Order: sequence, then C-alpha cells, then structure tokens
Amino acid sequence: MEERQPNVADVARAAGVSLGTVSNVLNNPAKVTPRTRSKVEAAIAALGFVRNGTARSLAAGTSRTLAFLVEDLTNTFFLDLAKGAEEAAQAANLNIVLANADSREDKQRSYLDLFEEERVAGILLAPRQDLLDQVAPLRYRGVRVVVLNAHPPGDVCSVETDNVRGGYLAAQHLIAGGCRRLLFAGAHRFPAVVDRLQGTRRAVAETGGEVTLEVMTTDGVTADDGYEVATVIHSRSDQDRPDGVIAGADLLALGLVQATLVRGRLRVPEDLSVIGYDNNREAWSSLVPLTTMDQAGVQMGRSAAELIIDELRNPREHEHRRIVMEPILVPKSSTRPLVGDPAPPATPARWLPEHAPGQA
Amino acid sequence: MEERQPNVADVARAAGVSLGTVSNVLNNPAKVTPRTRSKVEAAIAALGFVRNGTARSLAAGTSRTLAFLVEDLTNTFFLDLAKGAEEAAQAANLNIVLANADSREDKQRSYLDLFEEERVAGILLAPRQDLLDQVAPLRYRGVRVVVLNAHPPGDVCSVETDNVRGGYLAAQHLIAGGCRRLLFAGAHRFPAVVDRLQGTRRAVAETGGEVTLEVMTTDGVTADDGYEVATVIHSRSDQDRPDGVIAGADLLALGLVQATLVRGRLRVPEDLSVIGYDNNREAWSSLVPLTTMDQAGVQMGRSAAELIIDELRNPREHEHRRIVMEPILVPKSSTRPLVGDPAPPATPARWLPEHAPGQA
DNA sequence: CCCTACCTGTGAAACGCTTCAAAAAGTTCG
DNA sequence: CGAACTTTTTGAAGCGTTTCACAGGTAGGG
Repeated sequence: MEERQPNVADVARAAGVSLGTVSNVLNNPAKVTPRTRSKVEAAIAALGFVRNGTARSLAAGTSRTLAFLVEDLTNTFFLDLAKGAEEAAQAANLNIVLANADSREDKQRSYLDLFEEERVAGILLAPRQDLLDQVAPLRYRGVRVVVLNAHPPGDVCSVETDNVRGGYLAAQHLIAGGCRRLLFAGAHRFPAVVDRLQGTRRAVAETGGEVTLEVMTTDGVTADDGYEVATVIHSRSDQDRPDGVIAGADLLALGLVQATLVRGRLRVPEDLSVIGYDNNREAWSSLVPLTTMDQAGVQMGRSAAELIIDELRNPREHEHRRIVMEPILVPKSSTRPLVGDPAPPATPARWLPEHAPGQA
Repeated sequence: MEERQPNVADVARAAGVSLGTVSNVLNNPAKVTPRTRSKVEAAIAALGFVRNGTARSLAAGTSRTLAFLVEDLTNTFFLDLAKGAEEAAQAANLNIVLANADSREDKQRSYLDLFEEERVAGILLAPRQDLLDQVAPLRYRGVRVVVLNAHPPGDVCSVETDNVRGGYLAAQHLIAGGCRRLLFAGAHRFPAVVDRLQGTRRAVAETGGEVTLEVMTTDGVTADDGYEVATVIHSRSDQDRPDGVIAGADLLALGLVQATLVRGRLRVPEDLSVIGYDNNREAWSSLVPLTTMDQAGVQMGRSAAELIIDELRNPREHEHRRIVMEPILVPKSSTRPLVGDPAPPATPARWLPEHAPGQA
C-alpha cells in the first residue's frame, strides 16, 4: 500500500515481453498470440496490475467515459434519462458518470468545467432551461455535448419531447372521456408548463366552443399546490366546477386527487378527471393511479447517448440532429376511459375505497 | 475544433514566461508576482486554455475527484448521502461524481473497477448489503474507500445508523403515544429491517407485557405491500386489531395510511398510529404526513466524505473509524403526540378530511 | 534455396502536466 | 557598493500509457 503500484513495464518484465505487447494484450488482444497473451495475463494477475486510466487517456488522447450532468436528480424523470444513457453507453463499451447540478447555476458551471478539464469523451447535459448559454462556449472549444430536454441555439445535438403536443394529447384524452369544463393548473415560470398549456388551448379551440378552458396559475408544481387547487375546486358550485383537470406535473395532480378523494364529496374520475405529466415515480403510489403523459425518459437518454457516440465514432460525417419525441399517454385510473372504449386501463385501480363516496 | 487544443507550453509562449510559471499560476498563485500572474491569466483567456485534467492527475500522481457509488439512486435516502458528501467535498476543494449500481452486482463491480482505473482520490460506497466483499481487494491494492450504510469486515472507515436503536425508538414513540397492540410490518430479506424489528422487540419487552407485538412479513417495502397490510388490518375485529404499526420503510407506511384513510373506517392516528422509516421524499406527499425515523442522510454523507478527506490529507496518522449514528425521530401527523406532550408536530396535518370519518 | 508476405513482438517517442533543484532577480543592510 | 539573503522564475526530468515504424521470424511459392 505504501509501495509503488505496478505499471506496464513491471508487467512486461514479469512476463518476459516488451511493454508494447502488454499494451496490446490490454487493447488489441487479437494481435497477440494466445501463448504470449496468457503469459501476460498471468503476470497481470500475479502483480495485481490495474491500468492507469489517466495515463491511458493522456496517451490515447481520448477517454472512455461520458459524463451526464443533470439539473435535478431528485426528479425521477432525470433518472430515467440517465438509465437510458447508461444502457446505450454500455452497449458501446463506454462508462458513464453522473453529476447533479441541483438546479444551481454555479454547480452546473463547475461540473461542466470539471468534465471539460477531465477530457471526458462527451457530456450529456439536461440543463436548467435558463442556463442554455453555458453550452455554446463548450462546443466552441470542441467539447462534445448533447443536450436533453431542451434545445439551445447553435450547432448541437439535442433530444426533447414536444410539450405542446403533450398538452394537446392530454386535453384531447379528457375531452374524449367526456369532460366539457377543463381546468389547466400549473406554474407558468416553467417553460415546459407554458408549452403544455398552449397545446391544451389548441385542443380546446378545436372543439369549437363545446369545451371550455379555465387556467389556474399555481406557485409551483408540488403536491401542496395540488391541494390548493383542490380547495378552490371544492369551494365552487356544481355548475362552476371543472370536470377535468390537466395538471402541469404529476405531484400537483397527486395532491389534487388525494385531497379530493379524502374529502369524499367528489369521485375520481367520475366527477373529476385528472391527468398529470411526467409519469413521475414519486406519484406512483397515488391512491388512485394517475393517468399521465410519459416523456419516455429512458428512450430519450438512450437516443442522446447514441447521438454523442455517433459524434465520437464518426467525427467527420456526423451531423447535428434535433430529435423531438412524442410524449405518450399512459391511461390509468384518474381519468374516465374513452367513451365507447372498452379497453381497461393499463394499471387497474388498486386503491379504490370500499364504500362508495358521497354524491357530488 | 479540428486543431490541437492549447497546452501550458502554448500559454507560456504567449505570456512570455516559462512553462513552470504557468503551472504555478494554476496551482500556487501565491508563488507568482501579481504582474506575472496577470500576464499568464491574460494568455490563458486569450487562448481559451483549459488544463488537461488527465495529464494533471498523471503528473501529480493524485486526482482531485472523489467517486460516490450508490446502490440505488431511486431511493432518495442515497441522494441525501450524495448531497452531504458533495458539500464536504466542495469544502475541501474536491469534486465528486456519482454512479448508480442499480442494485446489480455486475454494475457495482464494474464501477468500482472504473474508479480504480481512473485513480480517483477516493471512493465512497453505499453498497448492496450482500456485496461487501468487493471492498477488501480494493483496500488491499491501496484504494481509499469509505463505506456508507454498512460495515464490511476489515480495515475500512464506515458510516451507518443504528437500525436496532431506530426500531427501538420508533416503538417507544408509539408506546408513549398510548399504543398497546403493536404490529411490525416489513420484508425480512433486508438486514436493516431485521435490525429494526430487533429494536422494536426490545422496546416491547421492556414494557413487561403491557404491550403486545405482532410481526407481519411482507414481500417488499412498497406502497403495495402497505396496502396488503391495510387489508389484513381491516379484516380484523376491533380487539384483534393493532393500534400502532411500525413499518419497515416509508412507502409501506404510506400505502397503509392512505388505504386506511380512504376506507374511512379507521382514523389515523386516533385509531391507528403508523410510523415509517427513512424520511423518504417519495412519501412526503402523504395524505397524512408520516411520522418517520430520519437517518440523517446528509450528515452521514458529509461524515463519510470527511473521513476519506482525512485519509487523503494525512495518510500516515489516519486511523480507520466506524461511525454509528443515531436515527432521529421526526414526529408528524400519523402518530399520536406523546401523552401529556402539548408540543405540536413539526409538520402540521395538511390533508385531513373535511368531514369526520366514520367511527371505528 | 532464396524471395516475398505476413504475422508477432519491440521500444523509442509522444501525450500535457507537476515538481524541484538550481539559476536569476530583488531586497536588505553594514 | 557588495555581501548575504529572500523571492521569483526557469526548464529538465519524470508520471504510465498508447502508438507506430520497424525488426525478427515463419511460411509458402517459385
């Protein structure tokens, strides 16, 4: 533990071969006779040799590690992204390390700096929406970057989902289930939420007045915000009350649904349908499983990693792409099934009360 | 982007100083005259020089990066650990990267291999409990490792909480609140859960028969498992029914509480007190905020990082320590306040139903 | 039996930085 | 003004790999 760790020269000496041969055993085993190879491998095992990755990166001029920098790891959507990226990286025989920017500008910057210094093979970045300008300087200096869940200006690959489309699909689902008085609830400081609202507006407009839309601005998109929304809804008279809510995010939907359920006056989804957004695992244990829009995070992560791997492998032919994915409706039990659609929801309602709740 | 990136020699040339001086500006600014320093800094900025971290690590023989390998990032307890470790690392001017073993043996191993190759300054490991034997070989080869949430055999620093004590405190809290028929529910395949049960047993034994304990083994510790428990409890007659439940983990407690609430026959905490474990953020949006045992993850992470930093700074004097922390009771609203204790719970009940639920 | 091809194995030359002994430049003081 | 320090700067020697032009050996063909 005090003494110097063995290096390739030590291994070479022990195996009675040259230094370059050891390197070949490590990197191009096919170029070495089985006989020689096993001698070298025996020496490696005997000495407990572990190749020095920093020297390797330096000499080879390229690392085998990707970095994934995430806005906020507590949001499970980002974990899905990481999972997908990891799968793709592994398939390409690359490693991937994670870092959490914790929604802080300084952290995002300092991790980007770190990864640039460490000469990682590439950076996957799921950034805070207002910190996209940190990308251009990196690209300028030749750092490989792919952006997830956003699209910065300039020549960069990116993978995102179409939030406008998501809002549209969510609203359409409620409408198809028979809702006529929609409420959109969410915090307008999130660009994604604003996009979803825009899509909702479009879906409502397409009904030509048959469906009404009310917009409620909340502080954030937490369960507490959902509770506030529930309070407002409950204070309304039957005519003024929405029969379908598009929530800006799952936790908001969760709070709304649970507060509604426990108050016992309105049934979900019979009296009030609620659809969330993100398929967030923090909301999976909802009393009534939430219908939600899934952003296919795993697949996004995979695509992003594949983009950066392509850039890595074919620096010359690679051209930057902007991938926009379609969010996927995940019908569970917080919304009514489509009128005339006998298909059961993917997830059965597990949490329904024994006794019928009171009439609205 | 095609041309070679600038290196220290380029900077030295541009600034009209020697190569060693540039290095000093980077690493020992105090050793350089302000005049010279600013010349060098100007050159760095002009060339867009970014120091090559792999070369630095190689030459210096030591990296400035710690690695944190976690059993399962979807569990927010581990995120707390990471947060604490990051704080401590930052204070010591070290970086920290994350990796997720996803509870898989091969991943845990391959990340450990990666970090050893990359010669990180140290590895913080929150391992799967049955994969502790991967630690010894690393230590043997001189890799700095600190283990969190477990204690492997051998000469290693570790930080964990006392689960026996936690189970004891949890039970004591219920008893102090007036519970007399306790139920412990959890999956016995988790060593931590078994320890908690042991503590609970001790607390019950100390009452000299005044309090009874029943043990229910569940498949896992998810909300669904909690639902199963709720079903069993509801099927019981009033005499046979427990009045206090110690859940092996928060999600289990969450499922139990919510299923109970929505059935409307029993009140929480009046008829049934429930205490969870872990202060898991996935359970924060519970209808009735969960009383739970907090493992002080942030502080654990911080301590672990401090241990490894000490080993890093004082390799000679450093001696390995096993830190065992005390879990902390976080009283919220799913358990009755202590008899005669007028202090309100830290977290007020936000989700209580408008109408009183039916009598038990 | 020689020549050509091919396959293995060789080892010096990078890679870009830190380190550190020694040289150079400054400073103090008699 | 110069000796005796102190502070600042210098640059060559590593760090442990990979790379690649080349040497040595083997086999097949003429």
